[in-house]
Amino acid sequence: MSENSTVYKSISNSYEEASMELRRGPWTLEEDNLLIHYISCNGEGRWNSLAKCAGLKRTGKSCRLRWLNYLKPDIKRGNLTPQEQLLILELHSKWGNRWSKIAECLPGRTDNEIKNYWRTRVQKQARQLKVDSNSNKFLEAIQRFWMPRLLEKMEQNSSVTSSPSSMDTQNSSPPSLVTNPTPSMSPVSENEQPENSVIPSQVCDNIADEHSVQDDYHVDITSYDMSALVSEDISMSEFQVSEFGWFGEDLTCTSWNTDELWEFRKPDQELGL
DNA sequence: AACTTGCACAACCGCAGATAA
DNA sequence: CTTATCTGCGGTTGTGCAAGT
Repeated sequence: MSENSTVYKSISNSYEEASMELRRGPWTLEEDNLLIHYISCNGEGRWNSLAKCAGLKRTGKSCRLRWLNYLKPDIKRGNLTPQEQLLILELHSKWGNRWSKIAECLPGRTDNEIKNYWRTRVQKQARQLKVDSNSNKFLEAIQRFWMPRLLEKMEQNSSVTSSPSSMDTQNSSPPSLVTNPTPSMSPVSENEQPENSVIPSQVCDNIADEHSVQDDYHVDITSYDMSALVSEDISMSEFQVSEFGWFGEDLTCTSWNTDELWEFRKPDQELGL
């Protein structure tokens, strides 16, 4: 990428504005280094003065965004794992487009990344299904088709990561997603943790370790018969996420098992899925 | 090989709330 | 109390790349 072609000055017709010469567009390696070095010495915050003191011809906003979304050391790169996707789907159903709040529950993931994921992957599915991504119908499709597939992939991954060739040497046992939940270890704060969440806390624990797996985690639900959703004699009240979690039952107790999970796949199977 | 299209993601913009003066 | 500035959030846009034609 040519710097000259991508970094451009803001439109400026006056000498005064030209003298400010604020840079926009993609960050250069040099700018990144300046920002990293300055923050490592002085800490983050006070972004406007930081931008000036660091010698960056950027707005404070731009510096903050660059740091939080890209340069911060604990930022996780790579595909979202099924666990993370599952968590996003649930939390979005609960909190809506509160990306920063959702991001708090996914260590190392930024609100921007989650927002992008939602727009590019989730909304794409909704478009292809010709339903509104905020509709109950789409929510139900996620619950009944998408999430079981993600859980399936999680199970596959857990068997892969437990193999001798696994990179996961810290935890030699399979990520016990369903057998030994440890609620107290959930990264979600006590105050913020979704009530009756069906997402096992162990899943949350494993999220931080899963990003080494760069497999194809995309799940496509558009091949499923959406008409089944409207014809099914299943009340939406069964799926009131805010009340009973994803699978329509009271999961106040976070101790859940595989059988319970797949029990809710039966309607799909009856539909010939 | 050239062109088009769609996707993924980085970055920007506008707004609102918080804080300082 | 009022005003100005800063900060954070969510929505949107721009760009590079890959796949398809």
